[in-house]
Amino acid sequence: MMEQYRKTIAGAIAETGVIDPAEAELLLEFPPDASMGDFAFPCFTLARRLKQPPHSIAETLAAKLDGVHLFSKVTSVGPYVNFTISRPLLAQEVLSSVLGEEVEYGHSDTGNGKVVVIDFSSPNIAKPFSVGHLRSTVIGGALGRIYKSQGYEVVGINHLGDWGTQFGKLIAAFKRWGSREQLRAQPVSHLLEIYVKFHREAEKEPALEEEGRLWFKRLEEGNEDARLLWEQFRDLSLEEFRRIYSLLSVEFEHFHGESFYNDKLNEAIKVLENKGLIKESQGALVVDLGEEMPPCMLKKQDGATLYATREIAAAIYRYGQYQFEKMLYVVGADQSLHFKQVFAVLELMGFEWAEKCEHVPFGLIRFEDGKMSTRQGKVVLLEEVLNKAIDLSLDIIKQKNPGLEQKEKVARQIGIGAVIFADLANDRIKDVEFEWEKVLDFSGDTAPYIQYAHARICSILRKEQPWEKTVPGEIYSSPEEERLLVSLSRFPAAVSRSLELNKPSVLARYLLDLARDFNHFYHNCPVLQAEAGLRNARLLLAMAVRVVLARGLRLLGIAAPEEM
RNA sequence: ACGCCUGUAGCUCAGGGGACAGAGCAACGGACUUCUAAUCCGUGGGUCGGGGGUUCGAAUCCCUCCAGGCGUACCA
Repeated sequence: MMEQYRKTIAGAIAETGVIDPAEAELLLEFPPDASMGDFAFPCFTLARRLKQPPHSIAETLAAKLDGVHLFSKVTSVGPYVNFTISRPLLAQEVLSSVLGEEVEYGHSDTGNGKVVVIDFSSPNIAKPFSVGHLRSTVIGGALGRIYKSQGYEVVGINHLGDWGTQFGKLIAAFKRWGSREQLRAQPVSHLLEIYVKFHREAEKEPALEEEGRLWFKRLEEGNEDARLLWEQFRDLSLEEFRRIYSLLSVEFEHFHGESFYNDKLNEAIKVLENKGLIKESQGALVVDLGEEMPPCMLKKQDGATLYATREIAAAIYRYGQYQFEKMLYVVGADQSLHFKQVFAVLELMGFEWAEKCEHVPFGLIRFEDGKMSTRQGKVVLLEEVLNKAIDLSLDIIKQKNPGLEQKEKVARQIGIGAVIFADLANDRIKDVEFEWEKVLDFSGDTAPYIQYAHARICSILRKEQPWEKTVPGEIYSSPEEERLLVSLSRFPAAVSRSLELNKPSVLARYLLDLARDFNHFYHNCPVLQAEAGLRNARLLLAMAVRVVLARGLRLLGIAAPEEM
């Protein structure tokens, strides 16, 4: 919708003859202060080309464009031309697109049904689901919903870490110290316990490492003893993971872990051999990747495969299945080199689709005293974080809204929402330090802030129904109302930019701004107390905000309770 | 040693080459007989890590240095 305004401005400016509409549109920006207008055009580029001072160009343009019916005001301020969209028009368009029923506001069909594969979450079997895995899970989940909203077909794949040397170690550890009863009672924590013990003991007794590698070798060769243990570890872990995914309302199209590709590895290696890309180095099989990168290892000296081998086979399999337009790997930034190598190998193999693969990296979650480490048992369990957040929400509800029904359900929505949002709101590339106080702070820039604004709107709407649905364009006059209309109009852009950058944080920030705008409105513009016409207009505006907040939160995987 | 990422208010962070750099937390002072105070209003707080450069214009782009993080073939 805002496109129309941009195009009009760009077209008019292009009439100067020294700039084409597309370039003019690119130069368009937002004024620093809303009171200055909704769009701004800086005249520096034109000044250079026309060899005239920018302020006089701005004056000329403003004079020429003032009067175009779309705008209520076109003014020049120094070197800028500022455009203010006609308020009645803006109100009409924004409210009817948000509240209209033909197209969901913020959705589009630009994806045109093309497939986007998203590889995300991917926790390791037999290890606890820590807050570290939360990032991949919520970022991947949010991106999936955002892509779907833009008309893509999304295939979410949970590339479970269910294969590799670590399982040899785990089997070795279980053989030595494992207990069947404890495994049944507390599967993941028992496995973690012996895994930690293994690494502690291995420092004193290096032969243990060798034993672990041997067990993985046996596992890959189909040793039944190893296989049975592994299956048990896997099944018990999945049970725990599914519980967490349901709390987070994250869904996957496939749970194809690394082991899924076992029978596809040899074929991939054969293709590489046929192309003469594999060479032997110190008893291992590697693909040479030139000067910039270390070689990519496919088989160890003992013939066992590696992470990268399975990754390559997986990519080939997935392209065969989906002919994806794009494949995103939502995996920590510490694996950047790994993906560079994998993509480079795919390219060497001659797959033109290698360029459709993209690593979507994110920073680590760390403690004050350093990185999390499963091996050292230094982890915070996600379930513990979620439960604490839920408990705290419940306490706050009991204190602030004792009459609320379904307290537990709402507490879950708020607590979990807060945890998800805390992880989504900042640029994913940054490392985050895990601090309990921050995770459990529900004021300020948090999900509860947005949810609260939403609940307040619902509360108003509950008290006044029905009202006139006609959009009363003329009636909005306060800066708070104007601000809200403009903010609402920017929702589709926030969603598409989130997609473009693969950054849910863009949408998260937008929602904070919108909620803030609403709170300003709430405190300055009485709705139910206003005279009839204005009351209807404000109800309609509030309803539109409610729709956008709920829809935006939904895209992030966060619930929008009607009361809290 | 090399490569990638990060450095903005006391703390956590926003800032699509543009107009006086913005929020939240914390601190202090205000606003609940009025649509839910998980809110709002106000105050203080900045050599945008340092130094060069490109540009009419740089927190933003380039170079360099400093600090921190991560990575650098038989883990994932």
